[in-house]
Amino acid sequence: VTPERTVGRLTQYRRILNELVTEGIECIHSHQLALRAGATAAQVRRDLMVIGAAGSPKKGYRCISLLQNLAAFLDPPSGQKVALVGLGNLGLALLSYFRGRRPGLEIVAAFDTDPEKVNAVANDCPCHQMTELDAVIQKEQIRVAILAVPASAAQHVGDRLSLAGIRGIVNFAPTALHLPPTVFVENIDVTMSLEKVAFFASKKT
Amino acid sequence: VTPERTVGRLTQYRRILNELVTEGIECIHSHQLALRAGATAAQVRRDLMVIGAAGSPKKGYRCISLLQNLAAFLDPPSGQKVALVGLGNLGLALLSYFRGRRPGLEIVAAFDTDPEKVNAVANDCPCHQMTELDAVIQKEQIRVAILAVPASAAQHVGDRLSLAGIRGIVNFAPTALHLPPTVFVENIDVTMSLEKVAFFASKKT
DNA sequence: GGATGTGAAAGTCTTCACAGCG
DNA sequence: CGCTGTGAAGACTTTCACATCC
Repeated sequence: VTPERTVGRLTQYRRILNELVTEGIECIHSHQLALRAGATAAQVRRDLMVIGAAGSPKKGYRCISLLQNLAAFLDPPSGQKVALVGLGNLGLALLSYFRGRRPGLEIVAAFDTDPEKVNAVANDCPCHQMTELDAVIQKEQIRVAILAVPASAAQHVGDRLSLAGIRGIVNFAPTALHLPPTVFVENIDVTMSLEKVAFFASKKT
Repeated sequence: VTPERTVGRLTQYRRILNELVTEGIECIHSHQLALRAGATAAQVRRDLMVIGAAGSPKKGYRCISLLQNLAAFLDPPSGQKVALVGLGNLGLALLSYFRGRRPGLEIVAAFDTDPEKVNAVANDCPCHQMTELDAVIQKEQIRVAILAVPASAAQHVGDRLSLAGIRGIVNFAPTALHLPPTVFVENIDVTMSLEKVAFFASKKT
């Protein structure tokens, strides 16, 4: 029962802490972390509470032990494999974006209907045809999927992913997915975001 | 003082209503709209309240008049022009994704540092060099920008956009932007979303 | 009867404020 | 003294529930 927002911020903190460590910084105060993460100091402390991290009033939090706490909390014991469905412009961009970004959370299989893409290897990742979706996911024990297909296909593919054993989906298609509650869905709707920004931009002076 | 979440959902309703109209459907009930949008009926009705839409218990809401209400509420009188900064894989994918998607909200200018991309035209959109950023934005009266540059450059570019008169930014860089409150910022952090999904996926049975 | 419109309740998330400690 | 850890208050969102109307 960990709040969703908190989990999101914790991943941000981890990213920032990794930067800090490479910069050679050992300790950090909540308000410094907050500044970098775009949050408040109280928010940071409360978030860190849920992972049981301890800081000292004197020096703040030790970066390295915080990273250990975060990893223990966020990461499953063994790494997570990710499947990517849809190798259009967006899918390809995501593939290259995630390549080598986070060890332990890698895209290990891609799927597309286009025969030209199938059996090719893009960014070290093999592309299969859609008919193999279930087989590959089950053989590789993949639990997380990125859905980058047209809206018209999203529900159908989502159903298949769910049946194949997928437990979490990042959905880029601008459609609501109706899936059993055993699947966690995060929607990224870039059109919605752009329209939202356009709306609030027009309200600003 | 309209809630941010509501604005986001209103844009979804509009998308759905457009589909319905092309399907030839004239009226719709709140629970039907809710189903398509992945919300609840009460939520839909409350959202529609803020735009002053009226439905009848008999037939629900008339799609066409709802669309008119939505446009009157969401859209500024004249269209919004959008600038895209960063033509890497992601930037290019976004450019092709948005092409012709929404009249009145178009990407009219792109910017990149890569000399090979500058002065080219991708998807009907001219690419300028970064030095022209301020001039083009001011001449074209652009108010909204999409930031698709590496995290290391995001703050710098954000500052320039803000100074050039941009009032809303969709930020794809995994960094918090520190900008004056005259600029509305929406962050889309795909790494965060993927990690969030991986976390909750590993908690599901 | 079944849907809308909406005040009020419930829930969720963030911020405040302060005790306690180094 | 300034920062951490955290109960309590506050702000924001969603859901409930019901009067009202076709």
